Amino acid sequence: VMILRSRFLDARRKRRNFSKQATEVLNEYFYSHLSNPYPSEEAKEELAKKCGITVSQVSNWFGNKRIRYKKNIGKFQEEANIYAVKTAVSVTQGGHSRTSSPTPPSS
Amino acid sequence: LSEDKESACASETSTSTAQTFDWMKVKRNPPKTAKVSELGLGAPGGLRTNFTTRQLTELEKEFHFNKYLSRARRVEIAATLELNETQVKIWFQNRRMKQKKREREGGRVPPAPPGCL
DNA sequence: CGACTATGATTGATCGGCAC
DNA sequence: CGTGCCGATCAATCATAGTC
Repeated sequence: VMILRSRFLDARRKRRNFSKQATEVLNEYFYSHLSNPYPSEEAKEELAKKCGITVSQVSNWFGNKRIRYKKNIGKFQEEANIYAVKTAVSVTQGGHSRTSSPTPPSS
Repeated sequence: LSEDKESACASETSTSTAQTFDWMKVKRNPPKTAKVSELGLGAPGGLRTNFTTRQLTELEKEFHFNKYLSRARRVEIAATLELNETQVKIWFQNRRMKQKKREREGGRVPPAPPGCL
């Protein structure tokens, strides 16, 4: 009953955190679509490309983010303020607003 | 036409604090692996049953034999592994999706773990 | 160096939609 | 009208990476 833990350490063993930049991109999308953080398959592919990760990883990221966010909204308020505020996309539409430069956290 | 409105409850102090959209309220029904009314059974209710290695092994074996199960086969396996037909059915469905996902992305990265780094 | 937290992945099971 | 499947997601958990 306990030694079942083995599971041969599946594959999830060696996990690598995504690059800070990838996380930036994902968070930006998440918070700018907070009203409906469910990227379409196409959006996922685009995000995956931008982040240099797979579509599945993008799905995992959003899945985890959504669940963890609603589990404790307060804990993410800070982050929300940081990333949100820019493209406040409501829902309904896939416009492209490229008006601002979205990535220069570096000084 | 009609614009969808994600219900946005109001209760924020003032600033641009995000509201509570309905996706945050989504709650799934608790897993009822056994049955809803527990007909006198200490069966696990509302728990994510953990399959044993034996069950997974058998399931996996059967999967390689057939990607899809026939009703008869399902009953058989369910009985053998002491699982509900539904659980066996669901396992196969999840397994199929899993495989599809692997194919879809399992492009490269095959072997190459031996003397890596 | 150990305790605790953040995070990516896995997976049994649910939800809505669709075909039979 | 019921049932199985698909595709996406949920929700709990595992195991590890990172922080203090």
